[in-house]
Amino acid sequence: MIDFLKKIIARTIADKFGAEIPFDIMKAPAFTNCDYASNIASKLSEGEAEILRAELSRTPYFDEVRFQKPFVNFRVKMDFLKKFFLDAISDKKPENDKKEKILIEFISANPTGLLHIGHIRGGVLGDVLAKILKELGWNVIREYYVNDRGRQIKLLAESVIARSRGKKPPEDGYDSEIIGKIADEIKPGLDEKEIAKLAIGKILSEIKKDLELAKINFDSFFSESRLYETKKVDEVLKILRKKKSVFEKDGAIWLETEGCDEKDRVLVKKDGEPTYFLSDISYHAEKFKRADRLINIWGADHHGYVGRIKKSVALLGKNPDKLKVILYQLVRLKRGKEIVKMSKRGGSILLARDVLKEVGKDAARFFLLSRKADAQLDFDLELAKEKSQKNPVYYIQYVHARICSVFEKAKSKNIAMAERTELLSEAEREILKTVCEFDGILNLCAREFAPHHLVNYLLDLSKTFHNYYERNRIISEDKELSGERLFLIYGVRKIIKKSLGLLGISAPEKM
RNA sequence: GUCCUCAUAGCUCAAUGGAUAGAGCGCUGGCCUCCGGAGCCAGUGGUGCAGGUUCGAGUCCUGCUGAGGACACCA
Repeated sequence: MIDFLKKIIARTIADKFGAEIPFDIMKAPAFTNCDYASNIASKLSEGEAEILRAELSRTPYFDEVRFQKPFVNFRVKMDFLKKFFLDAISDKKPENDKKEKILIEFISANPTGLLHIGHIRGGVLGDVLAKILKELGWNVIREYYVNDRGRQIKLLAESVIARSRGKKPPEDGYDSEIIGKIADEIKPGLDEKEIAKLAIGKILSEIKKDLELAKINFDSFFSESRLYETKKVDEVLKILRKKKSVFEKDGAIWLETEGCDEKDRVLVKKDGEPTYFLSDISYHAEKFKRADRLINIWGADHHGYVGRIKKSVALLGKNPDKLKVILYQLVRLKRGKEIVKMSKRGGSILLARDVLKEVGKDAARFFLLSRKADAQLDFDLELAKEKSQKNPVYYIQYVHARICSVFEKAKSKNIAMAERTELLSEAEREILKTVCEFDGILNLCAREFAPHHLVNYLLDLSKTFHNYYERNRIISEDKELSGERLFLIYGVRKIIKKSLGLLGISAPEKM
């Protein structure tokens, strides 16, 4: 809708003034009694604005075009609104004509322990972002990068061995229930490498169970060791060594990071071992082979890596702007006012699976998605569990169930939906408009990589609907009006269901 | 110390640089002979501080204050 208005105005300006003037379209505030507004008039003289107004009035789209100081306000014709409404609720998908392929990598937690709620935040962000991008016609790959080699894997194996002998884990090692389980399972005679492999396999399969609980989907799991098996790391190192920002010092190979990081970073240690950093660079090179644009979703504690990984991507001849890193802030678990400790040393760790089992995936996903990524998130277990008006998840799902129930009723009374909007009132017009915004919201989420806009939109739509529903009977003696109202709420239900689907939250017909 | 993110109602949070800053919770008072009261309506109450850019700033820039995080030849 907004895009369409933009086109009309841009064309009119080009015709009348022979110029291109940048401008925006936004929703008009209620007091204007209009639907949309443009700030174009702030860039025109009053005379020009009047010419524009008169010209737009002659088009068949508006009931009214009004010039109000720095804005031009529009009230669109009902017919026109209906056309966009039908468009918004149609099942047609945009053509898959986007040439660029997007690889979105998220969670990528080390296979040294189970997931906690923070991982799930990154997980649902990535999962939903991927779904939204797909919905908009992008070709998307969802990938989990598995760090299955290096120091922490050695520590993992050592921890398992220590546990199996009833000893304490090594310093910086791992000690948890799952380590104990693995220790119980290992047969004597296995060497450290075999134990590591066994442990990784076991933990990864447990992580996949967590992902299933949260309904987070991946297209592939990419293992770090594959980068070594395929010599990708050697290849990348060879390219990097030719660059003047790569140098040797103290027996190690370094990347000079002037301007993008606080100090230079080691690529190959003096003992000849590549660092995780070199692995990461190689992994990005590998990803760029399979996709044109990369999205990484990292915890905010990784923000320091952004600069250096972008610099290395550039050194490999790729455009660093094609790599988008989304950082999400940490999650704090609460039970009412009490903060639940998540620290590994604290002992009582609440795992992701515990949270998911306690509150259910619908509530968990909803709360994790409801805040923008770069804000810290308080996750209240008590509130998420509450099956009452306090809990916004149910508020939205209730709209869906209510509408389903109205359609049941309509069916029993033999009242059919009519694809018309002629008898609808101002309040109903507002609902039509809100439904028409859906596409714009999806695009906003994609553009800003921020699914929380969709959550807010749903809350807004739900509020509008409940308000309307309490004041109006959908099904009445007037069959014509009932038919049109059914059409209206049919659209609302469609958008709610589609949105909840994108968020990975169920849309029950009965609650 | 250096760097990153955040700061909006009593609480948890919204607001592509736009007009009179929105929800929920809490609190006060109303609404079910009715298509689902897991709902609705009314009232209550807010942009941390100081400058700057702009026709217009919660939003952008600088400084300050406060909270969290990052600063390994770990990943």
